[in-house]
Amino acid sequence: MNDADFLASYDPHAYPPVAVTVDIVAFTIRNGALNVLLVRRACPPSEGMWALPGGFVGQWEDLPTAAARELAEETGVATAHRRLHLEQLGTYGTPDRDPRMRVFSVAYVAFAPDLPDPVSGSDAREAAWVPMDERPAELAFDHSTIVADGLERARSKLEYTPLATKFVGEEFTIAELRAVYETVWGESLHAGNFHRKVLSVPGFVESTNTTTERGGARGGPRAKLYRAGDARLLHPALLMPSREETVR
Amino acid sequence: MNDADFLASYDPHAYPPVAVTVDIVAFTIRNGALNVLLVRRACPPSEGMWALPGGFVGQWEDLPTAAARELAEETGVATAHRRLHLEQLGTYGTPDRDPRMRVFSVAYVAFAPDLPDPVSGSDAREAAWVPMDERPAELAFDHSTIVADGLERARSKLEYTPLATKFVGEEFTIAELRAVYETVWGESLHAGNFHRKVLSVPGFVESTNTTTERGGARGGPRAKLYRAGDARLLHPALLMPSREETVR
DNA sequence: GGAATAGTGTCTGTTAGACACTATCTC
DNA sequence: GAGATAGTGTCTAACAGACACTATTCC
Repeated sequence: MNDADFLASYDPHAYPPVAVTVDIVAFTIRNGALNVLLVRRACPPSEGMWALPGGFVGQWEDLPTAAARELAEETGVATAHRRLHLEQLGTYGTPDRDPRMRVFSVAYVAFAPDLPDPVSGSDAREAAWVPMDERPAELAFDHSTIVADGLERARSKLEYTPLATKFVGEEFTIAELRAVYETVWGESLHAGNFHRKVLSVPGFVESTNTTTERGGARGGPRAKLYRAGDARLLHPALLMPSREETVR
Repeated sequence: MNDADFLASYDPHAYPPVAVTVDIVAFTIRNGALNVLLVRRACPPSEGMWALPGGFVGQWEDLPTAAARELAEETGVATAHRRLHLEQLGTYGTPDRDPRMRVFSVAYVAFAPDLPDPVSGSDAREAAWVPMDERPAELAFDHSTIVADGLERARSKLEYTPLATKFVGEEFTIAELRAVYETVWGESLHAGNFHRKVLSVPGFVESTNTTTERGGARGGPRAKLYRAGDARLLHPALLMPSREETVR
């Protein structure tokens, strides 16, 4: 039998129904804290519980496209937002994770600089940026696990990629970059050493030859401004100070 | 409406049919070369083409379970093979990647020490270990992309995890471990420096206080034997010599 | 004996991290 | 002026990589 004959006789409905969704763990930094985007579910199952934004993948839709669309619907951020980074996190498919049917969720992580307050989505769900350490202990489905995995991804990607530049504006100071690391890692870093280290990694940042308009709010000189460089990997990497303890 | 009422009225068949498969990129080292497990498709679509082992996820089956089952069916390796490492690689869902219907494939990577020749699977497909540099230029579906992604995963995981110990037997010499790195990275490493480095990473290997029965085939003293240690991350990491060139 | 290999010693340049210090700015 | 911050200098311990060397074993 050739492919054409085979396809003509193939009946997709003969198999038990499954569904594929995308869920997005969107991170941003607000008021010096790492925030995650959550929505309150407006319909069953788990009506009223907080959950990750997400939804079913359209029939002709690519996975990254679906993730960008769902995120845009929740945040009002244009799909082609310039400084948005979106990457696949993993797929969650435990048989009983959704009571409706067998649902596989392809999770994405998104990183963005301080975004506006989310608009209520088209399906009228309440949406909000929630500081990570104030997030509900229990989220719908297995979303707590997905958020934890997304955080771990963010923490480790800061080490060996220029991901931190996605959390700040087009132009930024080294101190702002350091604040990103300190916020996501939850540790304070030595300002002087961090400064020298960042500048020593080829392609991490490049100078704009400009400075901030004013010094720090509580004093200090004007800081030089940088923009993201062309490196895709940091070499040498910036390792978390607490890495050694998590090795075993 | 509460969850119970909602679920009673929910019809999964109302949505367009999609399917979820698992595909496995299984790596092993044979005759000093990195091999990948491929099967020749026995039925349409792409009948006769080489492809990754894999198949549809059972209705009550977990994703890792499905991956282990598919791999076992192709290789004859017991599902609970002691020294097999299996991890999720990513999900591939381009709308037209399978002509039958919308198919999402959750890819897994498997690493194992020299495995026996695969037995033909229950569905009578021909299966074989194929050296990576002799693999067909074109595989069925988007499997060439998946293999490339799997290789990249293997290469980078060698750097910062004890993955290499999954490619060797229960007890191994430092030279065997070095051969794994050289094979996967495709670069020769300095024997003396590698030796000292491996022993200096806490928890990477632990001594068995025994040596090989004989020296090397072409001379040399008996080598000490080691087994895998309890480290989950290598600190400091073993970086690929060519890392710097791939940074941009 | 000759050749190959296991494992160690030593040296150099680079890096991480600690500490100190100066210059600049806000209040 | 007081206090905070940006950015640099310097020192030490650790590390990567190059090279050399010894000891052991196979052929």
